[in-house]
Amino acid sequence: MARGWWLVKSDPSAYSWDDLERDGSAVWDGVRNALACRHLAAMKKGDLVLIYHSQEGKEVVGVARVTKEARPDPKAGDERLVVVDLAAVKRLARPVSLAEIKSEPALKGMALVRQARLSVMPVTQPELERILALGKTKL
DNA sequence: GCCAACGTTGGC
DNA sequence: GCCAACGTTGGC
Repeated sequence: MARGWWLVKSDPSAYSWDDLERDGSAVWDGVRNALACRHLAAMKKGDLVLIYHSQEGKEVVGVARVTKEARPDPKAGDERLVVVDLAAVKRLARPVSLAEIKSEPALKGMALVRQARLSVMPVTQPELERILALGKTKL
């Protein structure tokens, strides 16, 4: 069961929820920011991960699960750059937009709102559950 | 397309 | 070790 809850961003023109759903699971790579990498490294198998579309959409679109924990990116010669595997769990019945998150008192403290450029961040279980509720989705 | 925020790099 | 210059992200 999930003991950690996260949100990751992806620019859908590069890799979208549809792509993840089609592929079933994906190696989540390309994270360069040091803090974001530390968050990736802290993910545990079974943790739930909200997938957010940056640039186009600006909304949470689905939920994934960590299926393989962090290891060094085989394609990057840098030990600090890590990857995890994420598997699609469920598309939100209704995407939850950034504007909506900002307007929710319970959610506007999220790193998504406060640190716009961070691409991997922890969320609390209540925050994740609130987003699922707004997205009319039960796991 | 612009630009604010912020991380990184490199000269001193 | 400071900080200016530069690069990148991502919302608007």
